Amino acid sequence: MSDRHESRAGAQTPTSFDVARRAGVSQSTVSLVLNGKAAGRVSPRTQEAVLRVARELGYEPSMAARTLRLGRTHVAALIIPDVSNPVFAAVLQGAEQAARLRDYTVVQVSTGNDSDWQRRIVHALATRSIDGFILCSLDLPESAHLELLRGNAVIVDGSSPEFPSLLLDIEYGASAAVQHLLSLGHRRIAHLAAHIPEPPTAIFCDDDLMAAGVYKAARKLQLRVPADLSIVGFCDGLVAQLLDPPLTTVAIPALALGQRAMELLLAGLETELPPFVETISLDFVVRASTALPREDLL
Amino acid sequence: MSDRHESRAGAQTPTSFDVARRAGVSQSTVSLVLNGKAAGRVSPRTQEAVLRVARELGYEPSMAARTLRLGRTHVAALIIPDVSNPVFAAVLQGAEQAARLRDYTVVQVSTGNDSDWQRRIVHALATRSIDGFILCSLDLPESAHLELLRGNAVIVDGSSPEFPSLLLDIEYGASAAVQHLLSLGHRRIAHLAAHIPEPPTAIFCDDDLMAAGVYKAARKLQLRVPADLSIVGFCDGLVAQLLDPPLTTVAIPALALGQRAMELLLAGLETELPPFVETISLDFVVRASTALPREDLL
DNA sequence: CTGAAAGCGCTTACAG
DNA sequence: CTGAAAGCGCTTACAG
Repeated sequence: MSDRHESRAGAQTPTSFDVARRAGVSQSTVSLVLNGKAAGRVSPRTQEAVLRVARELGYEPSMAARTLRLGRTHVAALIIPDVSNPVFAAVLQGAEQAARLRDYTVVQVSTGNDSDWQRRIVHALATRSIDGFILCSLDLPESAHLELLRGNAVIVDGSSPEFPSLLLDIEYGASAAVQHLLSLGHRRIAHLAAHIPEPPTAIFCDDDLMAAGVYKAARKLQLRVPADLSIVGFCDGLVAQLLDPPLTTVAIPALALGQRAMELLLAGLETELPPFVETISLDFVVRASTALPREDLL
Repeated sequence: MSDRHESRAGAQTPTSFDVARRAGVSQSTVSLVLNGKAAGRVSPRTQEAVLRVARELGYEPSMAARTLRLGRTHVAALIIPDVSNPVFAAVLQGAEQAARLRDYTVVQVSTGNDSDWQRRIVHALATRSIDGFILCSLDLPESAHLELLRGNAVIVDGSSPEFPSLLLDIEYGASAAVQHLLSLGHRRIAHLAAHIPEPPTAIFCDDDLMAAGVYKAARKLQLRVPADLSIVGFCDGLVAQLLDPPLTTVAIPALALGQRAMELLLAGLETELPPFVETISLDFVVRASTALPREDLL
């Protein structure tokens, strides 16, 4: 059957066969060279020729053919609740770094207002469009999907009895922050949105961005940071260092988190990993937004 | 060669061949039935049987195989500068509606801080991972990429001599807004961020969200909307109607825009469309945030 | 109404 | 060092 699919005249993209013919070698040789498996199997001269022709023709291998042959798309998805939170950008970056080492591509998908995201990822898996998922700060998969997802998903910021999970040690981070403030001598510490009867000498925010808001409010109230008010954040994103003075904060190791999650995911795709929960400890980063409380305020 | 690729024992997903065997029919019949091309070609009894077995087995066709055979992924990408702007969510929704009719899936990609996005989409095209792109509110493709992108991209909110383009008639929208305010009797109209010597009786904002900010500021200054201050927005997103009073605004027909762009893209994938610029007119929606100016302020 | 077969573009064991 | 061939899982003309 010779039904060639030229979607439109001319646009024909070259195949490895075209490269082979023009370089005067076989298709196998082209594949070997382009996949870096030619070492000691193809002469340097031939390798060069193949590479040159491939470039001349602008050859790129067909993902579909590669996927069909290999049984893997080499695409992993990072699923997050909300793109606007910069911590996820860092997780993505880490995931991409780890993915690149294994020749994987990462796509970021925000569940946003899509309540049906679980069904969508299960479908992507069933049609073999995506090899695996990192579920970041999301609800755990419903039991109906467990079977299909098993071995193809990793949980970040959560703990599941079904999947490899990375659990943030929030408690530790929070207590480190409080300890720090207590050791400086603070006794009236506000946890953001938690009411305390007297005006605080220190505020512990659940997020760096909230802390930024507190900076602004403090400025308006003519309070100096940290002289009049100590502030501690949570996350250690870019803002933390941009604030003036730089923010003391609990650091979420987002980059490392993304890397680790991707490593586990890709490892699990090869040999199924038993589920386990790995606790990720948070660092406490002391910068200039915390100091001794003013004596007259004690 | 019998190198079957069972990524992991057990996980074996069923193929159309499995469905065929179990239903006691051929692979062709399965394909016909599952693609809705069985009308008058396969007996109802057989159709039912195939459908039932497919469901039992949880069969989903392999995207890679389908793509390889068809020469199309049936995936289109909506490229936007920034996910946080809700107008793009509406464009996406429109694009998805139009895509569904033609059996296409839409992926949303934010260029965010990725300066290399053009190269990435060209690569996706070259590897035949994605069939086409809608470039929304972005810089036009560099000339180096024109050749490859031709016939596979549509521009939204811009005009290009190389691609089908949908251009928003911003001027018309703005002048409609100003006319409206003038006809109400306003003479001191502020365009947001444009300084005017005296306090305005009306403000025309470039975006509904800015308008929301003006509402807040007005409230703080004890100015009533619209009695003391008329406000006009731009976009007509969800907020416009949620504001109190509901916002008079220039409406970007985001849903229709997404639909139209996808229609053009998919049509162009079949038969190359010549480039052209289609001007999209904006509606002006009068709600309750504009009224006659207070006489004492004139 | 149904099936056998070709071919999409790759990768990789195998043979030389 | 290199090539011929099989097969991944589909869809679709073609033959009956």
